[in-house]
Amino acid sequence: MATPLARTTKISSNDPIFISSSDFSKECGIDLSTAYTALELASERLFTRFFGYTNAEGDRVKMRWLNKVIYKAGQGGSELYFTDEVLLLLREFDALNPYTKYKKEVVLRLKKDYSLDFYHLAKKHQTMGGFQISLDELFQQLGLPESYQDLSNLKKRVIKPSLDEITANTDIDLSYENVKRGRSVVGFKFTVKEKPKPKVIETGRDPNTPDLFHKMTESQLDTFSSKLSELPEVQKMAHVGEDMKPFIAHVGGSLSHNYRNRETLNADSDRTHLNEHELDTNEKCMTAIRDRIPEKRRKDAVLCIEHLVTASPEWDGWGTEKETAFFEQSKKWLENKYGKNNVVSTTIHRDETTPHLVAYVVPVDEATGRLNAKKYIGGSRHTLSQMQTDFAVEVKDLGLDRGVQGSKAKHTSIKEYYEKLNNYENEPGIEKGLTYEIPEPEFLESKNTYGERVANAMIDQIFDQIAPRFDRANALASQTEKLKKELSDTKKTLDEVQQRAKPYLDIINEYNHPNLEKEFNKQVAKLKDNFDSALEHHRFLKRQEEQERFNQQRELRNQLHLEQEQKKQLAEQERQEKERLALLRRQELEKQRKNEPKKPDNGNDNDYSPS
DNA sequence: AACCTTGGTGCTTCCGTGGC
DNA sequence: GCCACGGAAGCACCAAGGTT
Repeated sequence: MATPLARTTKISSNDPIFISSSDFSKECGIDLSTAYTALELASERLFTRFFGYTNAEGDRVKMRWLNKVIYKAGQGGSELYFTDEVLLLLREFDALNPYTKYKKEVVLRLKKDYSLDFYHLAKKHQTMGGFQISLDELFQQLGLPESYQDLSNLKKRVIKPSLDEITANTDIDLSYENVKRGRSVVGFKFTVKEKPKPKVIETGRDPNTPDLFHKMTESQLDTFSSKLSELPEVQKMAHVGEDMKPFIAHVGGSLSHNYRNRETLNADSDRTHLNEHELDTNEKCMTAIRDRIPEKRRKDAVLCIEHLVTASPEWDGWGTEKETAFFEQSKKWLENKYGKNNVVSTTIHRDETTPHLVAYVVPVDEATGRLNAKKYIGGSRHTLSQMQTDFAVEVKDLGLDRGVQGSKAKHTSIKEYYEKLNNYENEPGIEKGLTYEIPEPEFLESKNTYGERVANAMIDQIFDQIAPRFDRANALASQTEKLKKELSDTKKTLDEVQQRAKPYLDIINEYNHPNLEKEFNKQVAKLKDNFDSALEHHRFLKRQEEQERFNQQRELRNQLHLEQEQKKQLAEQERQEKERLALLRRQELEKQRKNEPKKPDNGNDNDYSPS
C-alpha cells in the first residue's frame, strides 16, 4: 500500500506515509476490529526487515526498509518513514524492479514469512528459467536467523513451505534442488516455470464487440458478477448501491445467458445466429435497465421483471409467419400492460428446444414515477393466472388456446436440468463412480513424495476413465438426435392418421346423442329378448329331437331283440325237424333190414352191411 | 472459558554415506 | 570397515487465533 505512494510522490525520509486502519482493513479484506492490531504488527515486521545488494565497488550493503514507524493512536493508523535509499531505489528502479509492482492479491495470498522473498527472487529470474544461490547468499538475502543453519530445519520450515505456497497461489511453479560440494549442501538451484493460462470459453461472438462477460468461465462469471456488484463505481452507477448488489449479479448472469456469452448447454450453437436481440449487447441492455430504474426507490423494491413468453412445442406455427406474428403480438401485449417505456429490451431465442421471447421489464408506475411491481403482478394470487388468460386472448387468432388452468404440472428448472446433466452417473446405463488404484508406499518413501505420487496416479487414472465417458456422452448425444428425429417422424405419421380418421370420428360424434343411446339400448334389450326366446325354442326343439332319437333307439333295440328271438325259434324248429328226419331214417332202415334175406360170408372186406 | 487448529521452534533419533 | 556428519522425520512445546 505504501510503496506506490513512495514511488509516485516526491517525499524524503523525513516525510511520513500514513496508512489508516480502515484503508488497511479494506485492502487486506480483514475486519476493522482486527485491522488495528494487524497494521501495528505489519509495521513492526516491516521495520525489522532489511535487504542487501552489492554496490559498484563490490561492497555488500545491508539496508532497512524503514527508519521510523509511529503508531498514531488518536488517528487509527501508522506513519511509515522510508529510508532515502529505499525511496531512491523505488523511484529510479521502478521500471526494472518487479518487486514493487506485484499484484496486491498475490502479496496477500503469500502468508509465510519468506514466501514473498522467494517469489520476488523467482520473478526476477523467471525469464532465465531459475537461479542458483549459495547458502550464505540465501541467509543474507532473506535475513535468516542462525537457527536455520540446521539444513533440515531450513528446508522443512523455510524453503518447502514457501515454495509450496508460491506454487499453490501464484502464477509460477517454483521448485529447488541441492547444490553440493562433496556431500555437503552449499547452495540451492531454484527452477521457475510459468503456469499454463486458465482455459477460456470460445463463444464465437463478434471479437470487436467489447463485453464485460465475454471469454470467462462459469465460475469466473459468478465471481466477476459478485465482485462487479461490490465495486464502488458500479454501486455509484446504481445510484444507491447496496440493493443493486444481488440485482447486478443476478441480471448479469441472466444477460450473459441471454446473449449466449456463457456456455449454454441446452442451446444449439448452430441456430444461435437465428436469435434476435432488440439491444445488441448485454452491456447496453444492463445500462438500459439501470437507466430506467428510478434513483429514489424503496430498499425492497422489485427492480426488474423478467418475462418469458412461449407456446407449446407442438404448435404448428413455429417456423412460419405465425411465429413472427406471435412474438410481435406478445411484445405489443407486454407494452400495453406495462407501458412502452417499461419494456426495456426483448430477445427472441430460436436456438433452444422451443422458440421463446425474453423481455426485461422495469415496473415503473407512469402515474407516480415510482417502482410498483405490485400494481402489475401482485395483489392477488390470481393475478398471474389472470395474466395467462389475458395473454391467451391476445394470441387466440393464431390458433393458440390457454393452457390448463390450475394445472399441477411441474417444470424442470434450468438448475435441475443442469444438475441432471451433471449427475449423469445416476442415469441408467451410465457406469457409476470413478475408480482408481492407490499405489503402495515405497520403502522409506517420505509422506510428501508418496502424497504427490498418489495424487498424480489418481489424476492419471481419473483422466483415463473420463475420456471414454466423454466419447460415450457424445455417442449418446448423437443417439438422442436420432431418436428426436424418429419422434418427429412418428408425430407426423400420427397427424396423418388423425387426419384420415377425422371423417369417421366426426360421424361417430354426430351419432353420439343421448336419445340415440336410449334407442340403442331399447333395441339391444329387444334383441336380447328375441335372442332369449329363440334360445328357449332352440332348447325345446333340441329336447324333442333328443326324445325322438331316444324313442327310435328304443324301438330299434326292441325290433332287434324280436328278430333275435325269432332266429332262436327258427333254429329250434330246424333242430327239431332234423331230429324227426333222423328218427324217420332210422326207422326206415330198421324196416328194410327186417325185410331182406340172409347172405353167406365170402370174405369180402369191402362189403359193409349192418348185422 | 475451554477447547481446537495452525504455525513456528528446538530438539532428538535414525539412517545413509563419504572420508579416512 | 569404522565413524563422523548430513539429512530426514518426528515429537514436544508454545503462541496466537478461531470456534463452541
